[in-house]
Amino acid sequence: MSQPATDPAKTYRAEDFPRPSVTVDVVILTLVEGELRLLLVRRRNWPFAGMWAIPGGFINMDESLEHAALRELEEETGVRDIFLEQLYTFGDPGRDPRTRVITVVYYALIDAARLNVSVRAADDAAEAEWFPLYHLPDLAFDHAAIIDYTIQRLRGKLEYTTIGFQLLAPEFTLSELQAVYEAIRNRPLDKRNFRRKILSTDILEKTDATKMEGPHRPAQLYRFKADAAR
Amino acid sequence: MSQPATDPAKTYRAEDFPRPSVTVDVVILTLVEGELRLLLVRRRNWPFAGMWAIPGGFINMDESLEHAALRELEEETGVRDIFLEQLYTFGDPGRDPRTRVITVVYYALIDAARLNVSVRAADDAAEAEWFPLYHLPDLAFDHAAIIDYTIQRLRGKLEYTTIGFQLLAPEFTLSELQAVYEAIRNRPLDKRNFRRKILSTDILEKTDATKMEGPHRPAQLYRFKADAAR
DNA sequence: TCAAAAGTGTTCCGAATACACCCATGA
DNA sequence: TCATGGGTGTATTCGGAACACTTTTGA
Repeated sequence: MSQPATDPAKTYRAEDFPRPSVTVDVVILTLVEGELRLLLVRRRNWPFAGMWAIPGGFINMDESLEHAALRELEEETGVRDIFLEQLYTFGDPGRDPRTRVITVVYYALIDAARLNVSVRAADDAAEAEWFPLYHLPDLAFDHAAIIDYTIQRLRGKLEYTTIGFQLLAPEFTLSELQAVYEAIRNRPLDKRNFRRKILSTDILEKTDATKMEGPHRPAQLYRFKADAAR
Repeated sequence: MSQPATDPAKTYRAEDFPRPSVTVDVVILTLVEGELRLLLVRRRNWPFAGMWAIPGGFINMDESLEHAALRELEEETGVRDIFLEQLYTFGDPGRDPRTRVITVVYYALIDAARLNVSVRAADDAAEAEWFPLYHLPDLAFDHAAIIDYTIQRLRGKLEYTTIGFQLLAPEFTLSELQAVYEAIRNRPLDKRNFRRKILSTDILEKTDATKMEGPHRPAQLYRFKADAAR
């Protein structure tokens, strides 16, 4: 009604309107010992000083949202080429007591093996730590809700996409893959049924290698077929 | 790396960072004669003057994103209490040649019967028109991609939610409901299978009314059970 | 009586589930 | 030889897909 910007018939300039701050936050997940873990940073300043938060930062004016998220991700983990997908945009007034902040949230899945060497190598100024996803400390802002939403999204996408593979190395055993599914769904799966279902989709192929680890039969290693996304 | 905002250890103020413009755009869909239709407004100014675009506007500093979308929706359709859901946030630099504009896109589904009286009553300054979703004119900005994305989302959600009902009046026939599903999926469904499947979910109940329309057998009217969302 | 949409059942097939034992290895 | 995780098959149940005729109404 009285919002000038909503009437395309009028001449207006974007500069005439107040502009909120826009940040990108990233929910970064990995899988260690069959358990999903989430990277959090401890806040040093008001508001929520001392509390944990998901990493994030302001976007630059000349970069895409996804680029800002990738940049954030690399700063926190030291790793490039990580699976990343937009989750949701949170922008309630008051979610940040400082000023109006709209945050575009992404989530990232990363193979834990890629983290071992370089975690936090690029930036040791902030305290960062991996927490078990299902046992988190109190979180700043609306970050608890953001993480809940991420879990719901992950569970949904697990059913009809190959998103689960993003938590694994390029070659993996079927037991490792099953552990991914169990960690995301947070309940056990039947081994025979799981294998039959995965193999029937015809997206995996055996490598000529096996994985020997511990005093038991070696496991067949698989990889994605060439056409599968990675 | 050199992004100060990404380091929570440093003191910073949101005001120190450049702020993009943020808009909310709304993909507004309805169903008329078994066909999905989309509301577009014609642009009068540069850029894309004369082309059609989905309605949108700037957010106010003290309203939520959803509130901005509802406001926009009411301005365009004159109707309140419409189903609305966030779709995705588009923010590539260069998507708007004027300045950096990030748009949070929502989509809305509305029963066509609620539109008959009041369409455009609230605002006759801009030229607005309903187009068949599968036969659209050339669109401004990245709006064609936004609409494609909406269709994909709708098709996905149709399978595991009750989203389809949002295009219908509170009481409806099973044929009308089937028409919704067929329009979104853009292909026909078997009548017997459709009815069995819908009724087996146990979310509908018969009303004590029927709908008589045309020279044929009247149709049973159904409504949602009390616990179903609407 | 005709045209038009409403309403109704059965068969078939593939996917999901439940369930238990042998295999290969290192210690 | 034992402990450990890898690897395999069958029977049952459930849901999805294919398919055609009768019913009720207004014209």
